[in-house]
Amino acid sequence: MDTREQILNAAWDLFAERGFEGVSVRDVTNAAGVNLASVSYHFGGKEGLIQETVKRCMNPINEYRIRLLREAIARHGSVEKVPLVELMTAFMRPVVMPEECGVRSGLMLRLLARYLIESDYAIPSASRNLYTEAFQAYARAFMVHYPGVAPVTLVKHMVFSAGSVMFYHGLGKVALQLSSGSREDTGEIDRDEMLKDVVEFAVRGFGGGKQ
Amino acid sequence: MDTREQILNAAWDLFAERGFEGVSVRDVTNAAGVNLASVSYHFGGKEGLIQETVKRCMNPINEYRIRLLREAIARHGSVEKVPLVELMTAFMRPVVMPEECGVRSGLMLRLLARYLIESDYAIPSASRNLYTEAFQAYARAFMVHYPGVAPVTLVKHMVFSAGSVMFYHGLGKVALQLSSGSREDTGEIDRDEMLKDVVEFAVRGFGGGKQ
DNA sequence: GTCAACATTAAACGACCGTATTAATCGGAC
DNA sequence: GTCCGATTAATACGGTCGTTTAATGTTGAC
Repeated sequence: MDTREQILNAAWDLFAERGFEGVSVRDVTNAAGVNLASVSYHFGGKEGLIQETVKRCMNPINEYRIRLLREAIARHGSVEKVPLVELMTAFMRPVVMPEECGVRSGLMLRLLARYLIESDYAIPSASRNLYTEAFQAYARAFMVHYPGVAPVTLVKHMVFSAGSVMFYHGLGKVALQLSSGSREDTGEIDRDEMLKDVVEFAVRGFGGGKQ
Repeated sequence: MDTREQILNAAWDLFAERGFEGVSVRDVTNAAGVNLASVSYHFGGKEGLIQETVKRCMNPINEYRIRLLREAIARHGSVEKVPLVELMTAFMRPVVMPEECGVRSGLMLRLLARYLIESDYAIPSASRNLYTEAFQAYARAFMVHYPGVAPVTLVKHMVFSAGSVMFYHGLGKVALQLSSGSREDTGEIDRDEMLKDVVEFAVRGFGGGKQ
């Protein structure tokens, strides 16, 4: 019965590492130590496995986002009392620290980025409701802080903010090498610091808020 | 002789549309109306075609970036006299308006995003020097506007800015649909307006500049 | 013990992949 | 015209792909 689970675990790593098209069903089943036909049996085929993998990657992120927002509101009494920085941190934290919501490793971001691009940025149907719910919840919260700003402008700012945090994983490493001039790998990025930086950047980008 | 060119044109569109792994050499040669073996003959194989396609996509962007910076400096006399907004616009404009530097259509961004992710964000060697040159030129220019800010912080801000503009194409459409609540396609995004928006967002994110 | 439903296995299928091979064709130089 | 290198064309090859099939193993209810 845990054949299904082993397939999902193996698929996760392999898809993130080499992409959906770069991984064969045989790769997955070999890595999982199960039979080739298991994928067809449990997921109906490769496409079904991809959908299930993306769902397992995307949903916890948005659930965590919603939870962090709810907790922040509870902590401060009401939406309008949540400081802007805290709001932005709650929005971005699940992406920078995915393992806090059970999503293993930073490969998750690559998997998600791959899928979004390859599917022409179509959110998979199994995750769309949750994604929409999270996005709209934060949109409403941001509107409270910027009552004079047009909603469409706020949405743009949210997109820009999301873009900022989505690309820091990959390009961040490259850019830091460029800036130091050296090519030696400086190891892993300090994610707490990077989260703080990107939050401050986005908060300033929004316009600072009324605070 | 223009067989080579026809292959590159067809490859561009197909790779951007379906990804490198999702497009076979036969797809390319059929679309180009040339023989299957032409790819091996002119590019040494599929991988060579990919490299050449990415180079044709990436280099004009960075050349345009460098040219815009040089023109802005010439216009104002020196680097420090170029307004920050103008600097940021020069940095982002080639990505939002790629056809201004001969790069056809917005598919280019998808192609580039695909390649960066699939290659683990490794800049292809045929484009690395130009990429580095452009990046460092802008880094120096930004340093002039923020003499008190640590270079590493400026680089981070540049990465965040690049992320903002890189994702607006895909996620922008999705997000605007979400915000309007409706699912009807509102057609193409106003790119002049979006460029202005993302520039203002990034300038604020940087910290507003010295002025 | 028997049966049925579920799960796993090994083997095979047809389709498509990238590449190599060989032959045919072209365009100037002489 | 003749020759020759450059280019294009047709075909074949070995390999891998996703999926299917048929047989086997496993489980729990009755």
